[in-house]
Amino acid sequence: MLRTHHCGQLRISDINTPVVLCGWVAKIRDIGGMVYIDLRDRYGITQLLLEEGKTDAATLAAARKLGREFVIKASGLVVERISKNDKIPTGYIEIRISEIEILNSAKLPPFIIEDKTDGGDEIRMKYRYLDLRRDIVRKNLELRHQVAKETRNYLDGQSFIEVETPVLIKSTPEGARDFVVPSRMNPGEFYALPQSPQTFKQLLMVAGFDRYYQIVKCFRDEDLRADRQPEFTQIDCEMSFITQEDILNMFEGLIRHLFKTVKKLDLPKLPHMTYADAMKYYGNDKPDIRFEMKFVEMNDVAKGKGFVVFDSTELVLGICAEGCASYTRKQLDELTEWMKRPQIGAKGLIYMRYEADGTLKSSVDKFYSQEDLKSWAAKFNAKPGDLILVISGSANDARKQLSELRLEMGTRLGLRDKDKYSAHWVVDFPLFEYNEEEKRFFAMHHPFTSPKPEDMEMLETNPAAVRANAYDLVINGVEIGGGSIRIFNKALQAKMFSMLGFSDEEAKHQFGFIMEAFEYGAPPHGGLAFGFDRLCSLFGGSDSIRDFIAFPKNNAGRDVMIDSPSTISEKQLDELSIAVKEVMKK
RNA sequence: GGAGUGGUAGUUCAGCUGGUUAGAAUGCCUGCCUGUCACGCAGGAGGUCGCGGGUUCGAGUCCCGUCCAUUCCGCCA
Repeated sequence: MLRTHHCGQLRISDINTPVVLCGWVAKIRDIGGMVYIDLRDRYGITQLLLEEGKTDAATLAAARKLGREFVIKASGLVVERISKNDKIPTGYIEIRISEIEILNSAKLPPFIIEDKTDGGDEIRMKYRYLDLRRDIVRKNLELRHQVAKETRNYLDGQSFIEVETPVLIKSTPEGARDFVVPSRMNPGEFYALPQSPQTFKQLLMVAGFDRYYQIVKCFRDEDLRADRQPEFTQIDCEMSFITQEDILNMFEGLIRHLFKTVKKLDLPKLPHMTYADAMKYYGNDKPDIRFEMKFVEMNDVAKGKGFVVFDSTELVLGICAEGCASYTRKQLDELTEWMKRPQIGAKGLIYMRYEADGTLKSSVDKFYSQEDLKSWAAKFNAKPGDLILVISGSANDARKQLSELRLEMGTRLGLRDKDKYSAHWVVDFPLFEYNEEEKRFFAMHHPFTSPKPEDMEMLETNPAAVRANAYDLVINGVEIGGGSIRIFNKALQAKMFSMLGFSDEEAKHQFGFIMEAFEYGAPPHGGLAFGFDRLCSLFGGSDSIRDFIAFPKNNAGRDVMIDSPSTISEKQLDELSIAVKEVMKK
């Protein structure tokens, strides 16, 4: 070992110990007769001291020539500081240096490697290995490590075993686009990278591994967001001989364990909300219930008064923003414009102020009497000082738009505190989702999800109404995970594929292996997967999962550090029997 | 595929209705400084205003195109 201690270790009790430290020069403060060096490693910062008259002149001269981020080995004696620093754990001591060895010099870094950096995202991503030297970035990865470790602790304690599943698998057209890998040995054929280990974990259930998990990379070739990366990590789990309640309890246990060990928080029992209620009251299948502000349907009080916008529409829907009657006309206009942005696409926004003096003022006073508006207020149990915001349109549009407004008002009113957590299950998702473009049903979750037994009879007659044994875990308006009780019967699985528009042949080509496995004694099973990156970012109080991934990709799917993806040589292409379209060649 | 925002010194940014030699902070370099820890003080270097075209007597500024970054919509079983 080159060093005797690390840079976060030494305390006042170590005084007079000879030590050797290694690390990076974070900063040099040369105040004339004395030179202070902040030496940094993963564990912290220790101050090195060199003093004219006391330190060997050659060593002092060498120290003055050090630059930022030089890698050095420093030998000396631990001494008590005369001026102490309460801000860092090593602030009561310093190392009186007798010798400095430069292990490596360093170019001046393009941004300052401190908590308060001057570097923007772009340059920090390009030099991510420098960014990772920063305390706050490194701490995010330490948090990630801790979440992974506690996940394994909990699941191991529940007799789960971690099994690795293959990364080179088979492309399936359902769901997200696959990343595809050409096979040299099988010209013209391709592997796909897994969007999830779904079929493999089900096969593990058939194999009798009744409690499986895996912290596993998954891949989806879709457009990215702050919370979506092309490769991401899931905590993937599956159990046999269980009911939906068993699954929810087991993994509620995991989440509570993680909150307890990582955040030191006791999470209350997670409420269950049906998908139907989530849509009805929040317009959203992953509602943020840190605050109420539930939707109220207003058709009965808003229609039939001559206001043609409301009269001619499917749904009039409102929320009540408590204490917002003081919003000025300007603020309301601004809010209306916000709703009209193309991302939301509302046609307009109607408001009603419940003034402090009890009068009701709306933007549609022409059509509604005080008496009418009172009936509005009554619907919301509104009090003087409240503001009611109303949207109308098709049921789908109105819910979606008002959901955005609800979140925005929640943010503006400070009701979405990052340190407050509200977790719940959303259950009873629909089995199918109708796609207008393709004029057919798609599986809302995935094609292995089982229908609710009591809805089974509607499978033929009214597929849209069939509910699934599917569930999502939502925390603070973020979908953290989801899963389902699976189909384990070949006939039903075949039926599902046919409902989804697969011919028998297509189903066999793509999923024949799992259908066959179901004929060899498949146990009842189900499971779920958590978005590990999202969980970490939630614990870390960030909206972006990139902060919690060591080497993330940008929003175009590029790694700007290694500059990938990149072209490959003609030779490689030849070996893979691949021709790149002429127009794409550079 | 669509919409918004941004691109000016190593870095983070300012730069008005187009008008001398494009600024600040920080970082860097030099000198001074024996208790600093956002050290201080004095001085200095540092710019293809993303790229291409256009309008104009004149473009960092206006217009068109393009590239890059970022956020959102679509998409993401």
